Amino acid sequence: MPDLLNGDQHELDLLERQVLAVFVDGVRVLGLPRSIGEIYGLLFISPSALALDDLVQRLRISKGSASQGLRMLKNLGAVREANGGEDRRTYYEPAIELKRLVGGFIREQIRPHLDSGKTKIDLLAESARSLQDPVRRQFLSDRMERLDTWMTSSAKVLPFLQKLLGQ
Amino acid sequence: MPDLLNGDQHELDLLERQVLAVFVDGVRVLGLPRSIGEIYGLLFISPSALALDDLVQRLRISKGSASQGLRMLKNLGAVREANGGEDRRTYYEPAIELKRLVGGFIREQIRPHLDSGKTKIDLLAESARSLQDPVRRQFLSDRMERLDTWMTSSAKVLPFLQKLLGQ
DNA sequence: CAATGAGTTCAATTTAGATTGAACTTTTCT
DNA sequence: AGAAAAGTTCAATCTAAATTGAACTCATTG
Repeated sequence: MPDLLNGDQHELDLLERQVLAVFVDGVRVLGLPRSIGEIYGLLFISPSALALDDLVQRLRISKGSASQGLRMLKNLGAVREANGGEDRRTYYEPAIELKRLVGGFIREQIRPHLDSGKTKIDLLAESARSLQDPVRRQFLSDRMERLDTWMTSSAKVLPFLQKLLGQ
Repeated sequence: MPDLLNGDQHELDLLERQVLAVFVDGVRVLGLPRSIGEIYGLLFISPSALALDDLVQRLRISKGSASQGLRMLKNLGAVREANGGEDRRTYYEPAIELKRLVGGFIREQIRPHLDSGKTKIDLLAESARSLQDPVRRQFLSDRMERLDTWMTSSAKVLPFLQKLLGQ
């Protein structure tokens, strides 16, 4: 049954391409690849859940890209498997609550960097404390402490961020 | 007068390279090029202000890179010209208050994207409202409104962010 | 005013990382 | 079991963005 009015299986129309462009822009700001923006964007404007193959056909990206993109989006909590697909394919739908999206991004992309950064800085502060030259030791120790303060402040702010964005 | 103890004109030592690596990591998370991290990082661990040529020599980057990097850092408010250099070169020192750094980043990198995004979405919402198919029209209009809500929430959160990070 | 030095610009090059696609594994169906 | 279809993996390729460097402008100095 060819459905001429519902765009689902067809090429993207102008409006759809423009919406996707906004998502591509958006994810680039977050340091994520364009395919992530395209995949999430297409799910966002699709009235029904889509399977990997739909993404490949409509976005004209490779299976590999679609597979990796979906995995990342799942990890971010930005996409979930829809329950009750007819055939044996897996269908995906987007999470559209900002709170959830921000939460996933913080958990996957920000926290890990903050944590590993803090660890490294603690080690560097230790090294700084054992420098010979007292002037240099004092100066670098001060700077390392400031770095530490940055990290701590940033970490403290994240829960507030999530709370404020929770509608 | 060759100063053997103060590292200023010499190669970076291990500790210095490790600190720079932390900054390079940090700016990559923010979507900024590595040279930005190196330049800011070196200024951050230097007890005195540095000129463009110091950056070129100690980081072994090109004049072009140093020049462009300094311009971006100035625009971000992350670096300022030190007053009272002896010779005719311009010396730079880092801004080390987190508040100022975050403020500059929001102003230069986040706000512009939010603003242009909001404009685009308003136009797309308009297009959606004039779609023929009433089901598609309703669905896409809902989605565009949600996008709009995301943008608005994000914009509202920024001032709080700055306030919370202002120590 | 020619020469020197600081800093900028941008076309050409390099590089990091995103994407591809062929080979593979897993699952389902007859 | 064998075939077909869904999805994954990763080395090879491609591309967007960062970096280079030569030519330039502008300011200073003997």
